[in-house]
Amino acid sequence: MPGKSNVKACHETGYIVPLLVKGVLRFTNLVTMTDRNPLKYSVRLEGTPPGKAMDSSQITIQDIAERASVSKATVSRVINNSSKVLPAKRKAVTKAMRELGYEPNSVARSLAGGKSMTIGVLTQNFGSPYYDAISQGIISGMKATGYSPIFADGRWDQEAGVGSIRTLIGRRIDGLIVVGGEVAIEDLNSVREKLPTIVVGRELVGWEGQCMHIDNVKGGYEATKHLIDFGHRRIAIIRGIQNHSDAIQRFEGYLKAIEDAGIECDNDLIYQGDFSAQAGVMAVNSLIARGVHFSAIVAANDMVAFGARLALHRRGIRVPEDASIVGFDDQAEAQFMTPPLTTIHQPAVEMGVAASEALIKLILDEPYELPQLSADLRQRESVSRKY
Amino acid sequence: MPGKSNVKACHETGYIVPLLVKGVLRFTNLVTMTDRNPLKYSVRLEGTPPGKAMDSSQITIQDIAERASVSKATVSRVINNSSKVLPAKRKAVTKAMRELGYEPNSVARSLAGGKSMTIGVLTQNFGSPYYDAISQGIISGMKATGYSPIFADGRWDQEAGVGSIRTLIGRRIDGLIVVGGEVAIEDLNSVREKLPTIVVGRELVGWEGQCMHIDNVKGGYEATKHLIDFGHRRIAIIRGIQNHSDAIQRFEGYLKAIEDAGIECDNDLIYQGDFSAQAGVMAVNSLIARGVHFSAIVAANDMVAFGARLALHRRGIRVPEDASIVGFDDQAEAQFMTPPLTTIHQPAVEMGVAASEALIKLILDEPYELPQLSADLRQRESVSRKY
DNA sequence: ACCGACCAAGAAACCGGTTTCATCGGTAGC
DNA sequence: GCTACCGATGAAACCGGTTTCTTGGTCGGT
Repeated sequence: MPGKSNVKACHETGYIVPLLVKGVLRFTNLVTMTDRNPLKYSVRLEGTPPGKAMDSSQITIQDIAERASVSKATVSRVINNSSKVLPAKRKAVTKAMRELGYEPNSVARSLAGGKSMTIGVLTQNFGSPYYDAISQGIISGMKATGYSPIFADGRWDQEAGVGSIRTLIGRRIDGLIVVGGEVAIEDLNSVREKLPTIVVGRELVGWEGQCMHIDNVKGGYEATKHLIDFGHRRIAIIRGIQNHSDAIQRFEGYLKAIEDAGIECDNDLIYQGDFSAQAGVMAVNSLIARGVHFSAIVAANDMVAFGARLALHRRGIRVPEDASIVGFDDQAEAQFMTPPLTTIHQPAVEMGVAASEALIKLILDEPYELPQLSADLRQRESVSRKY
Repeated sequence: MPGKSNVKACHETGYIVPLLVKGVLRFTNLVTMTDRNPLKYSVRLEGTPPGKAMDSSQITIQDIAERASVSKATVSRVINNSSKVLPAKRKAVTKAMRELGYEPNSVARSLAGGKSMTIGVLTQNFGSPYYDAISQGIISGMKATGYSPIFADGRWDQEAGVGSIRTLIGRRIDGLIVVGGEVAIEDLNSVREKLPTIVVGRELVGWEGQCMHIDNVKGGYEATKHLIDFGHRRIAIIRGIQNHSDAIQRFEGYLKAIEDAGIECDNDLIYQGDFSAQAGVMAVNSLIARGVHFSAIVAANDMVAFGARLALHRRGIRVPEDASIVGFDDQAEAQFMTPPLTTIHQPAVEMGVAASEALIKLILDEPYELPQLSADLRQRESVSRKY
């Protein structure tokens, strides 16, 4: 332990000398290292402008304790404000921490304290605007709370998802946010028993209060209803990923709206796609190739709407004059489509924020409630009246 | 310590009894808990179907050691394959781990081993398609490497960025990826000294080999050159965020291309915007309000291009017949703009992947090299020939 | 002035791993 | 047949904190 002995050896010199602390060369004023010396020389760490010390990597609570002539326990108490400490000692500790640029080792802290201040986020869809927005919300909701999000990718695979959760648990996360995904409900149920968990963007039966999602059936209904209200009767729908619950529910909403309006459901108008723009293109091409007559399209999401809109453009079919489109999600680009896309707005960022806030309260055992966020129609210019 | 004493107390009973281990009620066969008992009853954890044990939360290496009648050290050696272990013992350990559904506590592991298997990602721009794509790349590049990304948001604020880095260091990250951002180079330099660091989407002098970025000057140049090649002379440019280096460099490229073509630079054609679609709208409005004549637009990025395209549409100016547009980034929506947007493609996802792969090699002290990714023009349909 | 209550603070145990070091049994070499 | 060596293994130290338990000192009450 070269650092320690070095400190001791030079202890009473009182001169500024190069000092080897924990293998790092620092220039410091040893006077301030003397135990009870009240002088207030400020110490500058090597290469570090004052107030920005960042090479705290190696300084431990033990170093602080020695420098402030107190025990580790007392330093810990000061840091966590966990019990009363005499003002004088507190001051000494604070000073020592400042001077050494101490940054607590949160790994050690996690191990000892049992809480990691880390929240696992299981996501499947990095790259999709909607899920990205949720993630963004989660990150910003966690800002300045002391918690950090750690991401794992379940890549739309049930096994991988479970594996990722196990890894996250191994990392001793304090809570888990599951964003969408395929992980089986039984697995999630068993996770929930031992870990505060919130699910976003997916509806799980029995999870009321821990499930941040919007009513996709209602969304699908409103999208369709809007077109019906504008006089459309031949409304095509481009469905999302086959077994994706959002896709299924939106389609349900579509069916219900059609039915409520007394329109007969025509299978020719239904295209099984996914959530990609390419699906939108292919859907329109297919519709036209099959000679299906339609005056409006309900798209599984905005990306699909973009694709559909382009395909229509290619055929010289004007939007909204010749064909109307309604999207779903209201991603950032939607209002800058030409024409701006009428779509179902999902408050994705807010959902993420709400989820992380709720989760933290759940962890802290505080009362919380998930806001009742809902999807609503943003009427823009991609729908026209049909007479 | 109810669990331990309970185990001790019942140690020689040899019957299946409910057992309180570490506060969790399990039904298990105590025979197998006896130190040298060779019986092979399989144990099923409460409520957990075999093969999917997920309540590993509380099982420690000590439990495995006892069950396999070996020492903690041996278990550790088996787990890490760090030194030779007799096949028989290895088997016993493996079996015990499987039966108990053991998942190592990576917090403890980090503390003891000095490596956290965690990589910090400092990002500023969650919500921007370009930076999201980079993050996505980082996440997928880290998949199955054993490393997990932990995100911190520097929210475009230098101080916050430094603070976030400190926090990340406190979490004992093994490496750091800085995505864009405003953090001062001096700070990054000092971070780099003690932590493997890679910067993505930003050029830093002196960081050759640790800096994953594309040549924005060249990108700006090519965008402009393309328009010039197509006969345009009055080329407007919508600049990005004032002090953003990407924005500055793209603008430089524009100037250079203009100059190389012998076109005089007209300040009226330069609009100081940011990277938002709204800026695109405002730029076009301003250009037209000021009566500035132009036949083409170079946009700071695709979002700006979308905005500009919409504003032109509103004025009845056709794209590309009346005005051409070139974007920058090639975000997913670009090829579904109407018309599909000609833009400078940035391999954002690949950049993220490359960055995380390089970082991991850097951590492992393996040789690595960052691929020389470059931005290239994707010619689509938003530019037409000007005669 | 004496005694009990109380409080601040230090010593030590603990969190769950990894790693060093010492030991022990076995084998090879002479 | 005895010793030197080797390799597997366990005991114990360690990582850097938190928390419990204990102690020594102060304060108030009688």
